[in-house]
Amino acid sequence: MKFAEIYLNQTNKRIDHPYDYKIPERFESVIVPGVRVGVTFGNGNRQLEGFVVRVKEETAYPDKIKELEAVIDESPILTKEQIALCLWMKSTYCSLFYEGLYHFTSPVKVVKRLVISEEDPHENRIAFEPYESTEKIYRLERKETVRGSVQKQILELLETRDFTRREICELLGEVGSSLRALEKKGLVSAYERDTSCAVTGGKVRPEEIVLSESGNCLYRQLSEKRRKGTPSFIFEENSETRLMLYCKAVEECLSRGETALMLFPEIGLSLEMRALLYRYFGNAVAVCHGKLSQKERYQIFKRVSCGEIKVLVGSRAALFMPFRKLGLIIVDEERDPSYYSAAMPRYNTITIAQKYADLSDADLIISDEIPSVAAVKKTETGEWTGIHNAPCFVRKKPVPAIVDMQSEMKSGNFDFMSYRLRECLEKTLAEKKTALLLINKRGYASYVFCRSCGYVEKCPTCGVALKYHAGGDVLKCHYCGYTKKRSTTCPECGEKKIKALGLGIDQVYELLKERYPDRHVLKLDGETIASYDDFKRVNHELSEKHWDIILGTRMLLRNFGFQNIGLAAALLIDGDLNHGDYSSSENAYQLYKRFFNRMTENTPCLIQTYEPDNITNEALISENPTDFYRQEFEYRRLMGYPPEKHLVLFSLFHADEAQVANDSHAFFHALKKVCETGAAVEIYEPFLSGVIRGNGQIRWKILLKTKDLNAFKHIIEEVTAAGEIERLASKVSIEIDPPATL
DNA sequence: CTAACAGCAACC
DNA sequence: GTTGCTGTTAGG
Repeated sequence: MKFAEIYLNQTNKRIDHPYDYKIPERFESVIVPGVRVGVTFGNGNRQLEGFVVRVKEETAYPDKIKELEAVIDESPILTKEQIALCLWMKSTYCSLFYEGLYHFTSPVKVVKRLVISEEDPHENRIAFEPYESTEKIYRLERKETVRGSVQKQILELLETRDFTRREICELLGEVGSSLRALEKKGLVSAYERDTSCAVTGGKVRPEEIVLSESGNCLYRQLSEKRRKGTPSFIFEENSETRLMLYCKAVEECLSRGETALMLFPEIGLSLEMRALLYRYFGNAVAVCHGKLSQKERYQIFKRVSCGEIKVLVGSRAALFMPFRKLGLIIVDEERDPSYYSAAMPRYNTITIAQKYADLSDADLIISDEIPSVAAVKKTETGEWTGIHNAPCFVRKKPVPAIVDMQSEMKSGNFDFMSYRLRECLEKTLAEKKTALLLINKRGYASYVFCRSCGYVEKCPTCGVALKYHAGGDVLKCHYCGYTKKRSTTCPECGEKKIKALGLGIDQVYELLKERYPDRHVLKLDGETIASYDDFKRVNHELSEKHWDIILGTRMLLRNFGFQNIGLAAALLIDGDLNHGDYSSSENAYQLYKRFFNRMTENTPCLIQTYEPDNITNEALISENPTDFYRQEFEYRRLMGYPPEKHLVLFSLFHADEAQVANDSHAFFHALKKVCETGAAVEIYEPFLSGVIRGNGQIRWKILLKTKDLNAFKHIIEEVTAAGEIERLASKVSIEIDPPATL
């Protein structure tokens, strides 16, 4: 007699635990962990979908047991590592089992409600329906010199392997007519294949991966130092060097007969990069990102599952594909915000990647141009292995100059441009070079400071800058909820000069056009560059046309082909220095450091600020990058922020205001009681955090700090075992070290 | 004595 | 979520 332990596809956390069902003999051969089944549940015998996590010989509920009614999948749709990850996610993020499972199964067709036949038991077996369609695939027949440059490109591409029409167009643009011409000439031929499981095959002639001297140096170090079970962090600024290094590591992984996963931020997957990967890995590589259609994701899912795809490259969506023999995970640009999930559960890709690597016994390589504070800390404590390049390969970078806007005002200049900036800008214009101006002003809440002495009001308990809410004209701490009325008098110098600061990009753009009417001023922000096509178009324009001034938000950090830069200036850094969360210094440092690092050593660089002594400004003009990290470690240690202590954020949701308030307080006391019994965990009073857009739910938050996540995990286990979470009507979620607690 | 109804635990 | 059990109570 065999029994299956299953989780139900439903949204009630009170029944979100495994239930045992008897496996009918006719199903015994197919019921294994990872298949979905149909069950009847409760007194009403409601028909529900379930997911098998375990098969066993005995059950603790022999008198209550029911039989499985139907089988949805002929074979498991998840690997055992993925199932383990699902369970781990549920316990870590306090999410529903199916919320976590959804990430892994979204490419698979979901059966909403099963039709269960009473007469014919065999009808109960519902096959897993693949998508059926065919696609045209192009193959190179022979190579000849052709006149058209597009045709030439197509031939070059097809030399590496066969491609679908869609792939060719994605890489080269709308080239349908050129393809047709080549087909007519007989240089290429087309054939049809089933897309559901089809792969673009053909002759594969992967190119040899040749590392630069610098890349070789890194690769040697990586081979020497990396250890199983310990992630490696690579300190390397040059994205091409990093990419080549990844390719080499992947090549080595494939040679061991294992598969590899390369993760990049959402916007980091350039077409040039894809083309390069096709050249190196031929048909073993595929690209997966959030914008793929359901059908395309399904294809990738199947092809990864059967081992046809050996290298998957993509954004965080790629992490949830069913790899076999996964040997290597690479995460590039570790700090990118697109690695943090917006949907429940709110996971960090790095955390999941690390867990996945552990479960699969795979290597993990992480890197970023400018490492995060947490990453540097981990390489220092040995939690991660740090890989540094030899000093001779590290490029010299420009050192920006600080312009004090306060003394500028004292000398009578109230303009957004300092005398120095004007001077530099005019010199740049006279030399017919381009000036890059960065202003990172976001549209919502800004911060408040004293125009006279630069004083910024901070939260008395949390030490982060209070954020200005124009609605109630109040200052609010986004951690603990501390709120105070905005006063216009400065507590530091007594002058009535406390003002909200807001210099937005649109405002600056108007001013610049007014001031330099016959100059070409280009604005680059989220509005002007909304899509990848916009990016390509603007990038093309940049090579064709001379721009005198390019004004942009952080958009400037995307890989635009800027040329002939005569000046790089941050118009006002202060909004980023005081952004209202503990990592605002780090974010500011990252943003501006990246901006200036892209300049050549001799490009004039300026930072305009009202706080010239701010430690982040000092770190930006320091030639020694470790200065910044030392300061941040100290600040985080004093205030108890990551990486010193972990932040754990509970959120409680419910449509009823009073219900969620009551639940929050009840839960807070339950948590507090457990926290007091031992482990070093600090817990803060619950606070209201607003209305969730869309479903109108009210959200309360409870913040907790701990040095030891394992100790915290025990607390959660204890609280869960006591039924404290199930008891609540409100939905509960856990976020660990969220990037910003806004 | 019974229909009606709210509160609540169980669902394997 | 849905169901059925339990205790309470108004109506007869």
